[in-house]
Amino acid sequence: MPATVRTRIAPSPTGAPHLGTAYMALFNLAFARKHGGQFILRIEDTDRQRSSKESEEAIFDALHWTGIEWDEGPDCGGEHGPYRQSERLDLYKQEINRLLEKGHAYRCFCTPERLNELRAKQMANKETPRYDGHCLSLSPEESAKRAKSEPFVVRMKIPESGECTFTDELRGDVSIDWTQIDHQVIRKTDGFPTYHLANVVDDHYMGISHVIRGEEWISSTPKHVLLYQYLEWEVPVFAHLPLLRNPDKSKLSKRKNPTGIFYFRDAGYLPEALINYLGMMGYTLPDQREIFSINELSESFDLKRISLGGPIFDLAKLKWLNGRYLREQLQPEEVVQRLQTWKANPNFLEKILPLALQRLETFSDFFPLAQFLFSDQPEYDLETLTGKLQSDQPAKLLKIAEWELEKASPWNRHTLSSIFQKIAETEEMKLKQLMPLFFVAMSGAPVSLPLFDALALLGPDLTRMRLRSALTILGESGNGLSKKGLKSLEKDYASRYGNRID
RNA sequence: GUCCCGUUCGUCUAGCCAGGUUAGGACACCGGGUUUUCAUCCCGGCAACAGGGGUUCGAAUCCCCUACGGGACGCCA
Repeated sequence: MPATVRTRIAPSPTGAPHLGTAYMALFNLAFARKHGGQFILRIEDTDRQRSSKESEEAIFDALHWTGIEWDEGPDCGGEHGPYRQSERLDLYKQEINRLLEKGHAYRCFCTPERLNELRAKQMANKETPRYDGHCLSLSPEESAKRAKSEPFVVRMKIPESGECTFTDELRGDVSIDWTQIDHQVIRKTDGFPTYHLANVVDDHYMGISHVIRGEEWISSTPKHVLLYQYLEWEVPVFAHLPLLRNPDKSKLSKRKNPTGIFYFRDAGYLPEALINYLGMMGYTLPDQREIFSINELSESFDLKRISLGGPIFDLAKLKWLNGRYLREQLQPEEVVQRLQTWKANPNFLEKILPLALQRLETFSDFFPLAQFLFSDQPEYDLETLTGKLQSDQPAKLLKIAEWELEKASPWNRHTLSSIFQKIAETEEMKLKQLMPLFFVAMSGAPVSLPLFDALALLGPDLTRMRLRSALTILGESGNGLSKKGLKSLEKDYASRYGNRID
């Protein structure tokens, strides 16, 4: 074990903060604490198209909410900063040049078109898609000359034969043939490094001793190991944790499950219960206790106790655990406190009031009207939901809305309004015909507070869940989309609305 | 398709590394009790070592094969 244990979590600020980030963060934190080390937060914003400041802020907020604390990070600083990759470009440039000079990497001038063709051909021949080394033969002089006038990427060289063996703390030795590994791009045309390069450079300069990350990274670990060797750096310890799964065992995804950390906050879960639950996914404390805090987890934490089968995220058990926290871990006055922090506060009520005021005669009208903004999932029956719409219309419309709403950014009244306008136009319906379905799916009643404002308050996570459960209800009653129907709808959607982004 | 990883009740898991347990606990479910209802709480029940070969006196535990599941194969991370 190295003198100082340093672990990190390195989320990329694209989209909503993910439960998986909190999951990985938890074990990284516990391991660092157990060994008296440090836990670092690093923002991996090398994807210029998709990274956003809002998303970065959201990561801080979400992680703070969970109670996970980091010793160094972009917001709190530290001795190994900056902790944002977009602020470390000189460093990557320097290391890329070193690799270039040593002949461990080379410039590639191939066009995306050529690469796509190549990939398609290889796929057709049932080969593993892989760069063919086209630009490998360029002389250093020619390469340097062309670089002055042409766009290029930098790729790392990969041995032509043999295999890479590295040790995973949890699985022992893992061997992968070099022939399976692509000549990975390490510098993009825009001059930014890719994850593979940036994470190795940063982990080295930040003194990361243990790389504890998701299983999805196993197959690219040889690239990382090779980069450490090329750069003549010490290779950190790797530990690949199992991935959280959907009930169908696929990797946890927002199409099938709530995965946004904010969903759990907004749906009324306690952060300590959520974290406790994540802590029991793939892990048990030596004494098998089921209620524990981050500190308690850290005290006895042992990587070797992690079980490798991918755990299925089970909302029912999380709810049970949350209930136990409410009635066993908190004093009643604390629960009142938490309720206020959640939604029972003047700030939230003030946002609702303008929507409800015209509809009030007495105070007692208020909560029944606003009820759906406080509940996890409103209830209604099938007939109320479908209303006057025919056959598979409701399911189609809900699905289209689900896809369209993924594009809603920023999530506000205006955006939401234009999305529904667009759906109405595209479907050649009047907004008036379209809306009842959504009023019911969202609020449980055909009439309710102004929908777009209400959705803005509800947030994307709760909204998505409600759309989805409406679809489930339709499906269970035989009014859902068949597999075939869904497929043709997807195609149809792509042609009329554009590509999905989820 | 190729490569890699995995596999104990429906779900989360203990046990495996250092072979000998009636394979334990929790969620869910079912039944009973307490409670003016409901919930909580208490008691009980259901339910698993993926399959096949070895090694061994003895295999959930060690080895091999098969099956199944998952992940990766981007100028995403």
